[in-house]
Amino acid sequence: MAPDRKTQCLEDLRMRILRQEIAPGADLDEAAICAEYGLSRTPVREIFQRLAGEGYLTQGQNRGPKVASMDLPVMRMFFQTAPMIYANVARLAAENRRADEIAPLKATQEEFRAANEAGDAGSAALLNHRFHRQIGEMAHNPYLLASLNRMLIDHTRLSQTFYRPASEDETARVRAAIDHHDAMIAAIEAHDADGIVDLTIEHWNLSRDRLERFVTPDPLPLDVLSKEDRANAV
Amino acid sequence: MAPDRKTQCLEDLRMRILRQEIAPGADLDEAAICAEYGLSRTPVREIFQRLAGEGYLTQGQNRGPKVASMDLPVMRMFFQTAPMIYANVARLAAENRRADEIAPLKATQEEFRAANEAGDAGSAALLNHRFHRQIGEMAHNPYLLASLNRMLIDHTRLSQTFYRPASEDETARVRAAIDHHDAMIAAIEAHDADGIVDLTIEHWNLSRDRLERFVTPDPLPLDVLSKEDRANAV
DNA sequence: TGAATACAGATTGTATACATAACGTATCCA
DNA sequence: TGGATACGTTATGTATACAATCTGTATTCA
Repeated sequence: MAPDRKTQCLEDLRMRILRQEIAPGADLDEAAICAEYGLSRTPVREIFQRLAGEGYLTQGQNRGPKVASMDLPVMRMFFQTAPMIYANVARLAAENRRADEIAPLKATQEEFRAANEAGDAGSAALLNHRFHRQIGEMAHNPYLLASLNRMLIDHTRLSQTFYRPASEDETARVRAAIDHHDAMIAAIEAHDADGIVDLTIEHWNLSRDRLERFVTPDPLPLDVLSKEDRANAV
Repeated sequence: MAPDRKTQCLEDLRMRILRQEIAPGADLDEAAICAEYGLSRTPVREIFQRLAGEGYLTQGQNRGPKVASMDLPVMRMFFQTAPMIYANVARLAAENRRADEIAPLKATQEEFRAANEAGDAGSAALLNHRFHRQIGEMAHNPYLLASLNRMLIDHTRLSQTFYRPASEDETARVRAAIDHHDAMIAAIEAHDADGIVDLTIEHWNLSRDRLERFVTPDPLPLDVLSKEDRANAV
C-alpha cells in the first residue's frame, strides 16, 4: 500500500537521524530517497516539511534539506535547559496522566529493558526516546511538548555515542537508568508529582554524567606514544 | 514573482489565524486559497505543512487542515506554563543577545507604540507578538523557542478579544504594557538577567489579569432585566 | 596567472493530470 | 417509515512534466 511506504519512509528517516546514521548537518538526497522507497517527489517533499517542523531537519530557500546540526552553542543550551523541561513535563505527567496511558508506557519500558539485556544499544536509545516522549504526551501540555520533543531529538543523538558496548562501570549506569524508569512509572501511576520530579532530576544527572564523560574523556597517558610512533601517525 | 505570492499567502494565513479572522477549529479550503493567491495546490499544501509544524494548524489523515483549537484544558496549560517559559526565555535573551539584535527590537517597539496610539488594536496585538518573538530569538535557545512560539500563537489569539476599544482603565493597562516593553529593552541591552525576569513576571501578571477579566467579566446586575424583558430575550 | 563570465548539468520549485478515499444524497427494501 | 446501501460529488493524495534556480567548470580576456 502506498501510505505504508510513506509512513515507513517518515519513520525510517526519523530513526536514521536519531541513530546518527545520517549525521547532523548532512544534506538529504531527495532523488535517492524517492528511489529507495518507490515514492514520487511530492510525498517525499511532504515528509521533509514534516520533519523540518518537528526539528529533525532545516530547510533553506532553493536548497535541499539538511539534518539539524548540533553545534557547541546549541549543546550548551541543551544542558542548560534540559532539567527544567524534563522536570516540569514529568510533574505534569504525574498530575494529568490518563489511566489508559500507563499500559503503553510499561510496554515501552519492557522493550527498553529487553533491548538493554540483549546488548542492542541502538534500539535501547530509541526506546528510551519513546519512553520519554510518551511521558511528554501524558503531560497533555502542547507547549512544553514542543520543547521536549526537540530536546529528545538531540538527547537521543548524543546518546548514540555512549550507549555502545562499554565497561562494567557503564553497565551499572544502564541498570540504574532502567530502575529509574520503573520508579518513574510507579510515581506517575500514583500521581506522585514531587516524587517524579526528584526521580527525573536524578535520571537527568545520570545521563548528564555519561554525556560529559563522553565529551571530556580521560586524557591519553602522556608516555604511550614514542617519538617514532608519532612520526608515523601523521 | 511567484515566491512573493507564496510568502504573502504564508504570512497572511498566520496573520488571519492570529487575529482570529479564521476561528480556532475552523477548517481551511485549499481550493479557495489556491484561487485567492493564484497558486497551484502544491505550494499551498506546502504552506499548510509548514503552518502545521509551527502549531498554527493541525492536519489529520485524508482530512483538510484545521486551525489549532483552543479548548479549556489547553487554556489551563497555557496559564500554568506561560510564566515559566516567558521568564526563562527573557533571562536567556538578556544573557545571550547579540548587539545587532537590539535595534530591530526597538523598531518593533516603536511600531507597537504607534499602533496603540492610533488605537489600532489588531496591529498592536500582532506587533506585541513580534516583540516577544524577537526576544525569543535573542535567547538563542531553539528548545525553548519552540514552546515560546506556540505560546505566543495562543496568547495573541486570546488578546484579540481584549485589545479592542475599551475603558479608561484599559488604556492605563496598555500604557503600562508599553512601559514594560521599554524597560525590558533596557534590561536586555544591559545584560540585566535578574531585572528582566522581574519585568517579565510583572508583564505577564498584567496580561493575565486582562485575560482573566475577559474570561470572567463582572456579572450583570441582577435587577436589570424585568420579567417581560426576560420573556422577550430568548 | 587570475578573475570574470558564460554555459551545462543538476537540483529545487510549481503546475497539472490522474488515482484514491471520504462524504452526502437519493433510492430501495424490509 | 426507518435504515441501509449504492452512487455521484467533492476533497485529498500521488505522479509526472515543466520551469526556475543554483553549482561547478571551462573558456576568455585583461
